[in-house]
Amino acid sequence: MKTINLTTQRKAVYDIVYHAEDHPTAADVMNRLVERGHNFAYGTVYNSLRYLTDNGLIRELKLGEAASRYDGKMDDHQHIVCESCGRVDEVMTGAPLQWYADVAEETGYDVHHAHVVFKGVCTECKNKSKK
Amino acid sequence: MKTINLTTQRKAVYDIVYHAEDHPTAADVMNRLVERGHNFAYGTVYNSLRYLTDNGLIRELKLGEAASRYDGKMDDHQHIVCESCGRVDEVMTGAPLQWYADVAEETGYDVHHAHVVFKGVCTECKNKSKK
DNA sequence: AAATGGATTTATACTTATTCTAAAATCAAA
DNA sequence: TTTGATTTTAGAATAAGTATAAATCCATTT
Repeated sequence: MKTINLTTQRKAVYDIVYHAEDHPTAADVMNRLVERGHNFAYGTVYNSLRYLTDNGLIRELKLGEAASRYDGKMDDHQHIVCESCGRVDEVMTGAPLQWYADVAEETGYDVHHAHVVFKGVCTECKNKSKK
Repeated sequence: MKTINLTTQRKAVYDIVYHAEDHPTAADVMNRLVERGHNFAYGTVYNSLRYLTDNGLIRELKLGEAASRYDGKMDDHQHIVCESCGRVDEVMTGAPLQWYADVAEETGYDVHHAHVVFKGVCTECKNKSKK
């Protein structure tokens, strides 16, 4: 059976992603590591993020920006991006199962999952623009 | 009123995206231009793709791969990517409106739209693996 | 037709995010 | 405690896309 080898570096990267309030990019993770006195190579941070992703400890988010973000929350959920300030929040309300069935019928695919990114305007930005 | 200025280069790029059977990347578009005897600068192709996107003539797709793809089909639809062979197909079945309402309630956002990428296995690949 | 000015294209340099590579360090087992 | 595998490191390399400045194009005015 395959065991998970959490080296010092991987553990430190995992801690940051797991305890993050936001959804940090690789560069964010790097900065936070430095803040905590670590000084790992860039390659190590990328390797660790991939290792953790491959082993199901964190998730990689591709939200249509240039850089991937990482998420330590592993239960099934989607994300919403504010078009005004860029913040990313979680969406727990799942898509109706019937929709997957409909898509499978339409396309002939075995539909495994849907990666959904909502776009909109967050409460704060709504208030700001209302002035 | 703003008019659309279709130069030779932009027209050639548009023709390729509009008539493509697939969803070409910028590099694909470049190659097809060369095949047709054009020899535009890379920057021009990127500029043209952006110009056409900004003016609502084509759509830019960010499907989680490194490179953006482009789509000349402008009616509202989503995409499904085969995890086995990478082909991209269109999905016309829309997400249920109630879901948007639920997400708006959950997050407090004004939800403008959802960008959905389905992942699954296409008919061909299913048959192949069945042997 | 020549001059003007704005938009566009070109060639090339640069940026950003990420991966690759080869050497060095670390670790685990025999 | 040598061997072998894995991991880390530093830095080079890559891919996709953007920025820049000069050259070109094009429509309009003189």
